[in-house]
Amino acid sequence: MTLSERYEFTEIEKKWQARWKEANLFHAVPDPAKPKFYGLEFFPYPSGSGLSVGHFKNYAPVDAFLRYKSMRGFNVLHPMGWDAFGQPAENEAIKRQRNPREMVKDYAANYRSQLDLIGLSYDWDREVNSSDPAYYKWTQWIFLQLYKQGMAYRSNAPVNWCPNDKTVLANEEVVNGRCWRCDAVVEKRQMPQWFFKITAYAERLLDGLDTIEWPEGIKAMQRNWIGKSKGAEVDFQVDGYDDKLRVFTTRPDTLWGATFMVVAPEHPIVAQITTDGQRDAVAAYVKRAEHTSEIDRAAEGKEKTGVWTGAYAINPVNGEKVPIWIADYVMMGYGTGAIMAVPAHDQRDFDFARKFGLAIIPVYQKVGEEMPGEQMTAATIGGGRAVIGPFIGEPDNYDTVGKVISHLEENGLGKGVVNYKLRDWLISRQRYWGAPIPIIHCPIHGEVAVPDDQLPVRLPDVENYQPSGTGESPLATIPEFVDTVCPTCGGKARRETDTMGGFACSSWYFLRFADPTNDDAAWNRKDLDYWLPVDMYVGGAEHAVMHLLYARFWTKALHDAGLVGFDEPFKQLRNQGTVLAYTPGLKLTGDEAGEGGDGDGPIEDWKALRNDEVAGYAADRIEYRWTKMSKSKGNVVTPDEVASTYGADSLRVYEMFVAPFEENVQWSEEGIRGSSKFLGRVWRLVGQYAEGFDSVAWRDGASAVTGKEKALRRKTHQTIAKVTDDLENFRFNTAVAAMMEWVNAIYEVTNALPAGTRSAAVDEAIEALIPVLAPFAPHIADELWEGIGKTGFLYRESWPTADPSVAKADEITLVVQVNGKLRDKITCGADLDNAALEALALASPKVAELLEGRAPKKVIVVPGKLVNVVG
RNA sequence: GCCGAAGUGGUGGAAUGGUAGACACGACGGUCUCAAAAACCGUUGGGGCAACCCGUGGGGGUUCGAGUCCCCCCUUCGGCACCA
Repeated sequence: MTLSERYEFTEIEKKWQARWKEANLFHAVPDPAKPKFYGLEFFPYPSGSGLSVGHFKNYAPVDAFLRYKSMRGFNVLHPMGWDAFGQPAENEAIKRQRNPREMVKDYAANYRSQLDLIGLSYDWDREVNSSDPAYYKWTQWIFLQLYKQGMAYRSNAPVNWCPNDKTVLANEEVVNGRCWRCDAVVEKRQMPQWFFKITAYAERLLDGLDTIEWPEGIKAMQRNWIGKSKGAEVDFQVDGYDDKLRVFTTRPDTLWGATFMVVAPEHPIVAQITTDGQRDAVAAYVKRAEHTSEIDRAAEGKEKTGVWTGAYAINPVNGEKVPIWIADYVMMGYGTGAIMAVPAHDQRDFDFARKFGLAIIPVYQKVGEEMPGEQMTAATIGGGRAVIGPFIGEPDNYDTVGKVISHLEENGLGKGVVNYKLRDWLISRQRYWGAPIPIIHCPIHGEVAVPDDQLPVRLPDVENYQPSGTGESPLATIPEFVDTVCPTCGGKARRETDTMGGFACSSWYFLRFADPTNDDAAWNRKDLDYWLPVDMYVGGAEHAVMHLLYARFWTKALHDAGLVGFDEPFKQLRNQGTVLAYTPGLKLTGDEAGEGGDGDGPIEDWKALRNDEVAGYAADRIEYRWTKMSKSKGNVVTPDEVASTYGADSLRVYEMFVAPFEENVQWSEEGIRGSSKFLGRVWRLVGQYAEGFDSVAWRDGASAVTGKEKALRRKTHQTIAKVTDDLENFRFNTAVAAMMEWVNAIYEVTNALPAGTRSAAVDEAIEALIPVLAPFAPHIADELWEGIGKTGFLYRESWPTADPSVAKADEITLVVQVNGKLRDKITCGADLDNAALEALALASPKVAELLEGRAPKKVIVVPGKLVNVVG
């Protein structure tokens, strides 16, 4: 067969996409005879802006990886779905005055066609949509499984409340403590809300990290997020009250230096113990703390603030009266919401004590450097020996902490405990566009689970789902939804009106793909056991702690309920980088950025502009920056336009070649020509030899080739090995570079060959090159494969194997260093031993010149590579 | 502020502690052409005629040898629990 002279990518890509679809090539069917491989990208929220070339920085390499896995003989599952519930969809639907249900369907259809455009290997028979009742029926069912295990509970928790819009705001909607729509100051409001008891799994979530192949950075973030620390709980009697104030401390050994206590402004004891004289100051402080974000509150370097409650507590180890303060650097959500302050050994306590003139008593002092607390300039952390209390002379270390904990326990003053930073997972949203929480509130029976046969609790189709004005979900305004009967007694009852946050939907979708259309169960065990767990999970590092921790928690809870047979959902994880676009923007002064102020401040912020807005501002106020692509910034480059100019395969190759998979890249089309040229070179190369291509003939002749052709055979086998290794390790960029080198090497041989002459080495290279290229550029590869007379899809073909004996080099370049600096290179045989290499190096005239007749002090030989002469 | 990741030519990037800059883009020069495009060939970190010297965000250190390991610092990016 002959191939056309020009590489007509548009026709080729259309042709093969149609053939793949016709053959239902990517439809996965369980096959116990084959090893399975489940590859998954985080399912996206299908936004109205559509996919950008940025998304393909993720999808193209993963697609190549999974096509490669298929060629390695795995039964590959590669599904896709839509994370369609949640705030972005709801807000967009309100803005466009559309029904979110229909809007999301349209957007998903658009995403799907864009994904197909570059030939991604999805099994579309498994498409799921989290906002589809057929899906969220099972989200609700899982909620109930957790509820029945005591893993879901209702409790009061604060929400951000905009008093002007009369609505609950997400953190994202609060900017500098103000509502992003109306600029009103945001308040905190307590509301009953639903939580999952993820803290019950803290220890297992830590342990499980040791069993999975995830990037170490992500594991470290999860460990720190869970934040396990060992310490003690100690009760301080409040002076003049029956109440005790319990603190958690990791340093009970410093109790003798506790000179005051600090409780969180939200702590319930505050109202009780505050003296009349301090009441106004405390109330004002509490009010102000409500408007400060936790990030600002926790900032270590910032100026400390706080107010004395007027009350005292008794330090249990020495009977001293210590004042009780409130300050926002203590969080209600961590530990007990109260701390004992040891200014001598904690910098935040030290700063606080200095600011408010509180006593500083060192517990540990370095020998010879003893000084009274008043002279200290900073807290001392670590080092020294105890100078007060019953442990005088003990060093500042874990052993002493342990001894002190035993001492506290023996004297009934406190006990050793393990504490976690991890907090329970708040799942309630006072929003319309989410899966309704399947609970009914009965005046007689309290909370009652919706029976399985009444699932799903359908989200009512309504015209208007604006906020209720009371802080409750918009569902509370819909009587047909709210009014129901108690499943236990049949009496009048009220439905829960909160919906679940989007993290619920995304905490189990990877399970649903095993059996996506099942209406009788969330999944059947046979298919689940075959496909799960996910072998390779790929997504952005922004999911490092929340989504990835929640999904692990649900999996463990489902495992304990006997519903799944594994307790870690994702065996391997990879994070892709993001693609940034060069975006014009407006430089803003401090005032304009919303910080307040009274004049022309310094430039403090920057706001993206669309290209058509740039002309409206003075040139010196415009600055370009690299930002994420998004429709609101008007900087989206769509894959559609790039694919129509260069072809889908060129786009795929470019996205893989441009940078390492995990790195962020600055989008530029300058480099895409390189990928396009590369595919053009492959096309012309194969075109020269397609006619009369004979797989049997080159095998007969291959072992006899010599010289440049032998070198090409070596390159062929080296490259197969290199690309294989790179794919396994997600090094797509160097895999493409290796293929480019290979093609350059093939051309070196063919250019030297008389026209029309065949070479076994060249034919061997071509027959390996096409399948090796297939995962990266599948359309052109299938076309070329057909062009050299093969039939079928490369997706089903087996991956070429490298012959190490052909790949082995017979000559090396020996690097000769003198004192670590490169001085000479010597070409020699690959199998010389160390003594021979050393002799060669010492014989080098360069070395002799630099040694000036001295004997070398030392000679270091790296076998097969390098000799360093130290002299 | 805390946790995590990253910083290498004009540009994207390559480099199990062992030749820094593979592979590309761009630029420059050339071949082909009436011309252009395409394609192909060559040069391309900085300095120096050269021998050589200098170079991987900054400063120290370990080592025969450091882009790579250790300590301190700077900058950028991601996350910080209601965006998901």
